Amino acid sequence: MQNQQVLTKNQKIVLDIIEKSSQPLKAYSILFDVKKKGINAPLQVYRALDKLVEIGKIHKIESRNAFIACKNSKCQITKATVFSICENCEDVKEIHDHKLSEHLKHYKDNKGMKYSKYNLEFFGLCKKCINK
Amino acid sequence: MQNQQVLTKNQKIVLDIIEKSSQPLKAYSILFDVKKKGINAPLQVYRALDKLVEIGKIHKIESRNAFIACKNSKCQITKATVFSICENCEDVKEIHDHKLSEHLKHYKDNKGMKYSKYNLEFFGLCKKCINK
DNA sequence: TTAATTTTTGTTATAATATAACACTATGTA
DNA sequence: TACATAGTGTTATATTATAACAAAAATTAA
Ligand SMILES: [Zn+2]
Ligand SMILES: [Zn+2]
Ligand SMILES: [Zn+2]
Ligand SMILES: [Zn+2]
Repeated sequence: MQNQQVLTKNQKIVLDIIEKSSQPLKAYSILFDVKKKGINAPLQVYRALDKLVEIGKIHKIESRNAFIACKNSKCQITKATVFSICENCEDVKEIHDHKLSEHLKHYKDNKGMKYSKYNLEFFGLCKKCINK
Repeated sequence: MQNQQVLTKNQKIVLDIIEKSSQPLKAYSILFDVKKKGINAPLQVYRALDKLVEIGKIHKIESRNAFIACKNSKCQITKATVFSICENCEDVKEIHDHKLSEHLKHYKDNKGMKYSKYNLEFFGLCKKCINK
């Protein structure tokens, strides 16, 4: 039921904007874009974002305070994410690497703690930026 | 040279506060604490934090906007971090797992991007919080 | 040493990100 | 219907972080 959620008007509007962008969007830039659709206040955007993150339709890039759509239905279950971020051009991509995901999903530390979620952000230079 | 940096007065004051805490501190809580030592403005704290992160003395917990001291000299080289975060009591610990670090350090995706840095945050419940 | 350069500082102001509180409305369920 | 739950709209405010600028301190290069 969590995954086949019926979205509300505001949630749809916000998701739509994010899905149209290949790159992460910031909350206030989303707010600016949706003002013509009747969403006026930050809180309306943040509430929609919270819900969309919760149901796995979008992810938050923590180091950038920005939100990107998820194209992989599996993320909606795991809430475990891996991103690649170019430190020069800020290009962000979600990495779907089954082997890496499995490895992290089953990771146990020596403190008796078991993990249900993780967020991994890789930083470097993308192909374009390496070749200047 | 990067690692044996001589710290300035403000950097020392801020580092000192962070090292005395076992848990991550937020910038404005640090500011509150250092006011008696003559640091008056947010920017003075943020500048010290930036430098301390840069030289690897502290790490930023991105999902919490908070800063924690690093006890592992190796981090000062790699700038690659792994944290464990309890979602109930907010207890944060740095994970030093050589095998995991090596695995991530050498990770290559299929987009021709190679990574120099990463930040991994695991979320779950700590031992105490599992047993309520 | 002296002058040039870089880094750090102190300060004020402001930008950017995010939440509290409250009254109201829609939706689901018994 | 009545009750519970979730979402809305709004105003105000809290929290996190940076811009801009002038002055002081530390480094470097003649
Ligand atoms: Zn995803
Ligand atoms: Zn790039
Ligand atoms: Zn460390
Ligand atoms: Zn705990």
